[in-house]
Amino acid sequence: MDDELPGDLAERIRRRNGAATIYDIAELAGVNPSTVSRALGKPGRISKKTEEKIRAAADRLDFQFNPMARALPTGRSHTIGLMVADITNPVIFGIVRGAEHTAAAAGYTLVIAESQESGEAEAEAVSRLLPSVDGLILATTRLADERIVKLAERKPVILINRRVDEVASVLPQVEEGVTELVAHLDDLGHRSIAYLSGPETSWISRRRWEALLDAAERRGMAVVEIGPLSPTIDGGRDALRRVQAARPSAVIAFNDLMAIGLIQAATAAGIHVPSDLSVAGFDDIFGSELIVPALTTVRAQLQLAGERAVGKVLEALHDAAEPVSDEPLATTLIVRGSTGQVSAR
Amino acid sequence: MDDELPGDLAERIRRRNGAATIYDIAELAGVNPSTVSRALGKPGRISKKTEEKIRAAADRLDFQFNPMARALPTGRSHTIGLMVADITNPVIFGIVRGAEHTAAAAGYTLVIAESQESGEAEAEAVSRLLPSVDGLILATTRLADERIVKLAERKPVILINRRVDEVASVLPQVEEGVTELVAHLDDLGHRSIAYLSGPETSWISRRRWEALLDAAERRGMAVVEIGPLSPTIDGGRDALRRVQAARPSAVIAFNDLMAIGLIQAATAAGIHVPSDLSVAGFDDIFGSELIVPALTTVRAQLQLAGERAVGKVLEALHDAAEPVSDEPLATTLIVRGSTGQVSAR
DNA sequence: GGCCGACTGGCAATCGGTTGCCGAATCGGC
DNA sequence: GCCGATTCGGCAACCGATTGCCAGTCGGCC
Repeated sequence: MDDELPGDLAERIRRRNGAATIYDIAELAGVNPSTVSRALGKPGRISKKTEEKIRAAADRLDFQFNPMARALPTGRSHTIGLMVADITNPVIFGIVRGAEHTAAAAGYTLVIAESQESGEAEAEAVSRLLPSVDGLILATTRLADERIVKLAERKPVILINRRVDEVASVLPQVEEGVTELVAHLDDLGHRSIAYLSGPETSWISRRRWEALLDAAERRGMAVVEIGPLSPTIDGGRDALRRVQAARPSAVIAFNDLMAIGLIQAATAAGIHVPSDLSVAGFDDIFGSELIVPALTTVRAQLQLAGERAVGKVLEALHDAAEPVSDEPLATTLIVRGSTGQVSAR
Repeated sequence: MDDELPGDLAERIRRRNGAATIYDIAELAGVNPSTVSRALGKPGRISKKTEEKIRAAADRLDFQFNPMARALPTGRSHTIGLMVADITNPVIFGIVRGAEHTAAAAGYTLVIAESQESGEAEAEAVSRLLPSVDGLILATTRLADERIVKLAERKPVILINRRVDEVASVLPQVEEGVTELVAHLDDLGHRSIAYLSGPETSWISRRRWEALLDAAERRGMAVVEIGPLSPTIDGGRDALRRVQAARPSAVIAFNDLMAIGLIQAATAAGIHVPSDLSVAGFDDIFGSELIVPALTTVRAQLQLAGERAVGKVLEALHDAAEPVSDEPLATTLIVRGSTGQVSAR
């Protein structure tokens, strides 16, 4: 292949670690660099013939655009940032996968940062990320509304599981899922429910609680909120004492992780799930069907959420193939073993 | 704050979406842009006094370096790529978290790409990623040795769970873990083991099998390999028939996901774990202690692996605080309920 | 008092692309 | 055969930093 390359060209490229530039191609093809840029970047702008010639030269040199050089004049890095609270929370997987794929399909790179559930860390990570991305997805953010609005003024920002006026978001159907779950518990004879709430700054935890209040009220059921708690297995575990004190017959946890923790703690304490206590969660994460009893939960379309979020970023960048739906993501009640008939006490 | 900014400056910055440049700072501080660059980038190079002045101006404008502009002359994007086979595999979490944190701590950004266990997709993702990262971490790569060597010639490449000559890697202690696990099974009276192997291209699956062969041979135990299989829950599930056909008393799966799948399938088929069949895995992922019976497994230090991998990239970039250990990562046998005394048949 | 070296800060080239503008060549139409 | 429109490709400025080189200043030392 490259045995015919002019010596100096070959030498230059070697020194650059094998990375060819449009100048190399221009030289090889005997055209101006700007022509190369156009041939490779604006199909049709250059005559068929020269384009061919340039493409051939580019192939020969194994050319790839230098993304940084490209980003400088255009201001587009072709990179999308995804902030998550906790990478090890399985809820994130689906989102990450969906986001990564649609991003990659559109030629975008996904950058992931973790805030460890800390607003501080999140703010810092976000400002570190912001200059280098074209858009930002905040999944389960703990940032204050004003901060988010400020961010959205600088770059496209998409929220997952959070609503802030004027900022685009991808949301699940909260009411539908909660209503269905409460109906299910009602059918099983439960009259008193405890809700394990997540962090105070979690918008979606608040929404679920409000929906639960509504649904319980409509059915004349008793509900109490226990929390705020850490949205983790440990958070669920630690809540057992307060759950016992409240004596509900069923518990709805803000997420599956907490539900799993509660089931573990209850089982360890000799409380049988579901005969002594029914437990349900949200998200249907990996692990929910592994635990015994398997967890009743409200499944969310996480991967789709990730896809839509990226889609909306692309839309905002005028880079989308087609408009992205604004419909809330449908949820599905998955009934498994952790909820059961209320026992006669 | 900015009520005293010269009008044209304020205007320029507004048009750039609030992002100030060193030129803006230079103008505000009455110095040359190069001086700003030095004041902010090379502590001590500029006099205390002017540096103060420049810092003040930078703060006033809320300045942040433009990473792309910075990357162009230096060739450094301050970005590290992490290729994983499957984001939804919990094994990845630990690695991602460890990698993300050490990267962030060093001022680097982590980019994650997924290959979906496909060599094709991986090769493509890698070449897409390569121009924009300073170094690349391949966790559980399916790429051929030569491809990897080629990559390593262009940018620092670190392998996790894979050895290729001349390429740096982060590896667990394979023999130790396998030996310990086999000893454990031997103690329980098992004389015949089946190994569920992962993808053919998985170096670590091969290594585990070889270590198993050795250990079993030393103890005069029978071993058979079943596979290659998909390294997923389904892969483990689908292996049940072949496991039954081989009639071992214990099964060691290439990873926990497969072990979990096998346990599920066995349980569904009325085979009791561990009294009819002992099952063990590797990695100790989230979910391993959730399943019933809880999984006996060889724990790997995943997060540490991620940290080390990033550390080694930084080392290769002469950007490391201190040298990174080359010691294989210690493994720990976690005995839980899925392995038990062999039953008298 | 003069010379040397250290310290500061400015000038300008450079990284690798993109793009507005312009002129030459080509084409179709009458 | 001429004219205006269109197509094609080159020129050069620009994106926002970094950095080698250089000149001016200053202090110290002989």
